Amino acid sequence: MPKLGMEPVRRKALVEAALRTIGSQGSLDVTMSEIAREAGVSAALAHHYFGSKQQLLIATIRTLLRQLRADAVSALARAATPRERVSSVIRVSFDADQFAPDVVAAWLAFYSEAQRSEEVRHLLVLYARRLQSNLLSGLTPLCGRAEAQHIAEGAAALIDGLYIRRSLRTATLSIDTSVTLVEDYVSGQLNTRNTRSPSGDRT
Amino acid sequence: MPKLGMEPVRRKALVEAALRTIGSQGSLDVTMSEIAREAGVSAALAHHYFGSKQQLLIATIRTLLRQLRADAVSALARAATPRERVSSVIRVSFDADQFAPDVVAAWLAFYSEAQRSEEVRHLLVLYARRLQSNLLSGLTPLCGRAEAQHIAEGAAALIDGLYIRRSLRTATLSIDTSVTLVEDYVSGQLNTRNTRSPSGDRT
DNA sequence: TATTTTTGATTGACTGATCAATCAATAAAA
DNA sequence: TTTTATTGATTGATCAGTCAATCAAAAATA
Repeated sequence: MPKLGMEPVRRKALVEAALRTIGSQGSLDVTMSEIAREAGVSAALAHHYFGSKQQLLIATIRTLLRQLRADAVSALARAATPRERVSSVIRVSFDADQFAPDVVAAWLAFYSEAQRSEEVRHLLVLYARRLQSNLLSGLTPLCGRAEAQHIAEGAAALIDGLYIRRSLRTATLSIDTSVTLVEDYVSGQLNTRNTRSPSGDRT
Repeated sequence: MPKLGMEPVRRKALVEAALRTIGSQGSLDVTMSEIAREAGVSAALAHHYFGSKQQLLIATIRTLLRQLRADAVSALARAATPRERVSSVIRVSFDADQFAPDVVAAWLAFYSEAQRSEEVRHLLVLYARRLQSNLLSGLTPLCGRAEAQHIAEGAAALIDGLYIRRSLRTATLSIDTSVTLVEDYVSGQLNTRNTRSPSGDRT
């Protein structure tokens, strides 16, 4: 069997298998055996390439983030106006791939794991920052930096919240409704906050 | 030692210990021994009273929800106008008790567990419905039922999202900022959506 | 009141199952 | 022959759940 150069192939297969297994089970409490079986190899091989379960998990999150970033970059590139940039970021967050129940369940599991693993937490903070920054790139030209910051925080939280709700699979939450909700939020804020005197919050 | 009537005392102590342990560890992967030790009894006793770990978890969530409902009811009672009702609901969601890092971490763990346990999922759906309904009681008199529905969905998701963000402990997210964000969202929506023709969403 | 019986409270010790991680062995390129 | 890929078998640790035994209050009885 040993064709050479299997390493990258196996790594990829294992990461994808991990994502599928975690997603379908909605938990990081999946065994290396399950993941390995899903990838069509033995558990020992998974250990051989990743050293530990934790490392495989980290690699899985990294892959998810890389995917997300790639999508965001290409979407932003297609946007002409600042307002369009905002809409792009919103839409990407709810792209079919990322919003699939499996993936959402996996995200939830990762957030939970972040409570225990500093490394996982760091990765999720990175994601949060990037989302924020992507939103800001469109919002700042439309209102003050301060206003933009405020709106971006709200929009980011709203997006995360819609993910959580989706994880409960309580029927009524399509992709379109989600996008509309965030869009309405941004529009509403841009509206009322532009027509008034731009006052900061009194924190 | 056997004073009679220990059962309710032990149950309460164990549930509180479970919440503390889960919260501080940020995961449901806590052992019965840890919980029992925290409550000052043996693991066997925890099993004696709750039958299984799962049952203890369920009881813990129930307690949390009961607390939340009590807070909401008393806050709503103090509100005079519809708009005040909305503010009450928002403020209760971010009350110091519920928004403490430990409790937030516990919530996150429960959401994750909901992926596996139908019973847990059911409880969380109940919570979501109640939040929604509480918001609606204030919003409906202020705009149409359809508009209110839309805004309530957004506000509820926003609240959940702010919880998640808080779980990452990424510094910048005080109670006041959170309240302000949701208040601004509601105000903004009430504003822009009232001045336009009240169009339903096309879901 | 004194003694016995019953019952709730409580635990240490044990069991069976699960799992991450290791390792020695095998097979096939190079 | 050296290196890479791969696995079955094994180990060591961890845990949920069980059980038989103990202890002391309370209730019943003498």
